[in-house]
Amino acid sequence: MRSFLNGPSFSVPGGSMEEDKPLRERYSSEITPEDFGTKLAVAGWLQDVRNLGGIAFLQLRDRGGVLQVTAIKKEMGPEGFRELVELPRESVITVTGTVQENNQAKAGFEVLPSSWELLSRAEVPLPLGVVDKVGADLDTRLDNRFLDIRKPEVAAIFRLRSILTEGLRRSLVDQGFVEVATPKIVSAGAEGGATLFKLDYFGKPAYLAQSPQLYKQHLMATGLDRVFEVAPAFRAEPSDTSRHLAEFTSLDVEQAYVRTSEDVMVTVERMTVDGIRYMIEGGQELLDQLIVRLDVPPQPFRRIPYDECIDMLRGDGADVPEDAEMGTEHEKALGQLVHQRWGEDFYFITDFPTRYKVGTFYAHRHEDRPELTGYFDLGVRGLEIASGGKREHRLDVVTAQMEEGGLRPADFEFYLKAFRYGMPPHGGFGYGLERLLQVLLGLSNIRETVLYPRDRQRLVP
RNA sequence: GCCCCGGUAGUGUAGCGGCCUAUCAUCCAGGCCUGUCGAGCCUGGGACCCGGAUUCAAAUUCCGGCCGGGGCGCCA
Repeated sequence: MRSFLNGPSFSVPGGSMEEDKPLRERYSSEITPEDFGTKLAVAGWLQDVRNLGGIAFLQLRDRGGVLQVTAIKKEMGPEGFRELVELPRESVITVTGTVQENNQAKAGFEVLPSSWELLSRAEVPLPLGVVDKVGADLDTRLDNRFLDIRKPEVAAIFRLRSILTEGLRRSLVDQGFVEVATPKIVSAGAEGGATLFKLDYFGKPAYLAQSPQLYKQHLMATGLDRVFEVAPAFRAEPSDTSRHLAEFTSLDVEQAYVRTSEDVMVTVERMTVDGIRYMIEGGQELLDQLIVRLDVPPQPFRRIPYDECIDMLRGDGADVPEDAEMGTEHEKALGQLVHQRWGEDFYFITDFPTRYKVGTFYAHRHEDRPELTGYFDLGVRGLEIASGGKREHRLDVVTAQMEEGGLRPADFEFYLKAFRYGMPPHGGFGYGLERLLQVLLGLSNIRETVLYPRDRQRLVP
């Protein structure tokens, strides 16, 4: 099969006689025995040179892997040989040469160069070695992210992220959801202003959206009925942990005509399972590369009411105070308990007590037990991935709950207006894409899942 | 915002009052080698975050700042 990259080559202004030659005719991974004996152009980063004197082995890395270019001094002449093997590591070159079968080369073949061209010389020393035999701190890696991502095992994370996102998206589309885009520059936050980034909007105060909450509910009054969005959310929380970001990707879903939160959980469950299955099927090699073994989680996910979670923890000897919400330590312990008891990693914590959801004015409370909401969290091995539930669609009740939470309904007029002229019962959830990827790949820091993470200190790159 | 720990060559580290002209690896430079693939061997190069204080003496102790790591709170 020919590479999709085969096509007219670009001519470089002021280029040489070779300007009509393609820079690359094959990725390293595309070369097959059919190519043996033919002359081809390959290109990439020169990741290492093993110069033995009369012969030198050059490791050329491209997106598909690494191939070996074998330079022989007697055939190239001492000057040409010297020029090629003394190039700094990570320089970009194109090499045209004969592909030759050779079992002594790792890939089973090598390229004997007949001509080559330096496309970009790398400076020395590298601020971060790509194939060095020593590690580097995450901070150093992030400062030099473009080099970091040259490492196949780092690139694998972002390829898997792409596949996972596509899988989640496909599942939602299959379930009849419409992808939407809501504004990220907003006049009010979903739950007060403490965690909002403030900015100047043509002289008016505005904020970066911490959540599309108000807008996706707004859309429930439009007849689109089922919407979702994959977009950045901004939180000015001064959080310094391995699972928080100031800018993260929120997968938000909202659906109309739900009876209970159970209807929403079904959507979460299906989307999660579909997304993971898609990633496993499409990304098996990448997962192997990261030494990650993943199975599609069994359905249904266990539903455990909040109060039962507390009982489980106490039964296990944990000290959970009567009037305090579960902390991180308890969430982690719960994840372990669920795993020990049932061998399951995905579970819903359901029916959150109303007293912990006072700020969540849009949460629907059980008619018969107003001290409980229908709200749930999706927990995965102790990490909170998503939360949501049935919303309150009655104007008078939403307004009352808003006031109860210390918010002024007048500040949310655009939102409340949509409740006045026919608002169906609805529900939805917010889902942390990076959190899911983090727990699936077993990454110790959420920053690993973001190309250019934003946290309390980091604004560059 | 709170608590704990840290900042030593490009990278990752050892050293934690005088044995420091600062360890090791990687890296870089030069040399040898026609089958390397964690290449090998020889020679050389490169660093104590910033400011102040204590002391005969500070990489090492103290104070302040900046930066980083972990945890908590909060959350996705």
